[in-house]
Amino acid sequence: MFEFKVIAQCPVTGARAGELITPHGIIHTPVFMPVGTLASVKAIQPRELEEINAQIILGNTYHLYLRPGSEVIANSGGLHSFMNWNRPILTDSGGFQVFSLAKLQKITDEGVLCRSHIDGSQLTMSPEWSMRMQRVLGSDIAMCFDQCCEFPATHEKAEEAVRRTTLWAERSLKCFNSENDSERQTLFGIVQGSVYDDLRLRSAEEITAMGFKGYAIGGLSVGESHEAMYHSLDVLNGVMPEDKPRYLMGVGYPLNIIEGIARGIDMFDCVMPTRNGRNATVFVSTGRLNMRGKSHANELIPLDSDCDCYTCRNFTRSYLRHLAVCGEILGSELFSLHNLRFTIRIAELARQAIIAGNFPKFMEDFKEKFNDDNSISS
RNA sequence: GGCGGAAUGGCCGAGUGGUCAAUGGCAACAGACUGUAAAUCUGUCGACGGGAGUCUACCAUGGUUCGAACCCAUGUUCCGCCA
Repeated sequence: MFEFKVIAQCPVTGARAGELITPHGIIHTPVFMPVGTLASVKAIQPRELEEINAQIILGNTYHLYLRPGSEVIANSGGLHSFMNWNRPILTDSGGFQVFSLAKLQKITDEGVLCRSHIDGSQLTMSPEWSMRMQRVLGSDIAMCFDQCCEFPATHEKAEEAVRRTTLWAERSLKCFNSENDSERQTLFGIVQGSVYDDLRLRSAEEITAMGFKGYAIGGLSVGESHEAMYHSLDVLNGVMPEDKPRYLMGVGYPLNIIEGIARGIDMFDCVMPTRNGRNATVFVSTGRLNMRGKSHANELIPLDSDCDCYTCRNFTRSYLRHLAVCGEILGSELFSLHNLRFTIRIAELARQAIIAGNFPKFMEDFKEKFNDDNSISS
């Protein structure tokens, strides 16, 4: 039970609006997916996620394997019922932890020999390990176990990651096909290649040849410039299958999402809305605000008067700044809620614009209004 | 009234003759955060100056010393204990 169709496309940019049918519901794309690594979107309740129209969320294989472990989740009948989330879930394979926990491990073609960041105990991550854990989790979309390499990486290093990612994709697919229930779950492939055009093209060719139901672009937003990211997306835009969903992993930042959509991306996920929210930085239509800043102490206006979220409908910046300065948990919650809604809404508005045929204008207006000099400048 | 102890930068608190504009912590202010080892991390934090540097500073005043936050004397205030 899995189907994707493009229902509208921007004739100028190629931006797509689509529908992704999954066992837990239809996802309207482009879509932003909140990250709920440990079966929890940090500081946000499931009912709030529904309220801000989160259509699908992420969980993480590595983290859920360590805690609570597959038995506890199996005992609850899978991740959906365990965390009381009845909409779609996508699980990351643990591949990203190959990158983010690099100091704790040794990588070979066989897999990743890793030490738990919790207690130092040893475990081996592999494509088969990941597929089996994701089967227990019961996510609607499972991801191949890949190798996300660091940035900057030499061509040689990046090539090794591409080769290994293909090898692991073959093993992921084989294991998935023989053990997982394709009625309940589907598997996406991941393209690597760092910022090297030849490697991106080679990885895309190798991965798409395997016939996955969707394709992710991994290994970006790891420190490269925005231009480099956009360039890689441009390179891939021409070779990714038109009839399959395209998922840009780990993005993100509002302008990156817009630019990604303009380059044919359908799905995004990122910790930025929730992490920045907990750290009191919010995204608004005019840019970015550090809500610990003294300049907001007496502002009796919402974070963003254009936003329809609970935070913006009910609280002043003055109060929110107070919560931020005092480190009150409520501040983390309200900021995270706003940032998620703001980010989700970007995708919603982009979708509307694509369908209405005015995506280029939407993009232009958004970029003109959104000023962020301090950001990771391109 | 007697005896003992203490006074350090916005606050708490180290330092007990030179390497002290003075360790730490807190507060304050600023910045970072992109498939989450993050309710985390980084920076600034006496004044002036772009900087070199200059000035003012460890309760007050006086003294010892080449040199004092640090030693001595007196005073002030605070805290104990005894009458």
